[in-house]
Amino acid sequence: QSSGCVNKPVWACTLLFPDWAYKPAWSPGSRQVQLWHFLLELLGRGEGGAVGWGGEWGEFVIRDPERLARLWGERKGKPHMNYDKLSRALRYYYNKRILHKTKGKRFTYKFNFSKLILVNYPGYPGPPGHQIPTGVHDVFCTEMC
DNA sequence: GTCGGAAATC
DNA sequence: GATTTCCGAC
Repeated sequence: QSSGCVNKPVWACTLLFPDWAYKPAWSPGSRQVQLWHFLLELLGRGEGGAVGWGGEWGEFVIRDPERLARLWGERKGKPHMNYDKLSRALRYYYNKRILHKTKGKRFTYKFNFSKLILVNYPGYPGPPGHQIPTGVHDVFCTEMC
């Protein structure tokens, strides 16, 4: 899954997402892919192109807005997708508490990972202010999912 | 660029 | 319900 730690913030290196975050497109659950699933998929893959992790916990930067929109449009079968419309979808996440805007930073948003508990490598301190239970070796979500 | 209402779409 | 589409306001 998440392979190299090159060009990634330290916290992103030990981060693994749940299966649904990686599900290619239309998983057996037959649910439509959600935009934030798609974003996690790209970010987790470290395909450093359209999007990449930012410096802060959960923060990500859209490096190539129109390319990201194109990819998203392909996934959803919306040929006329663009950043203007994609960003509107992102804005709807504000009230849903899935995302937050990093004000002042262009094309920069932030996941509400405060609700997402993750553990991977034993001993890893994890996100600021989190206690990692010993023995746990997987990722699971609480409220955000 | 970013915001958020409104209507349409699946 | 989660966007997609369109758009006026800042």
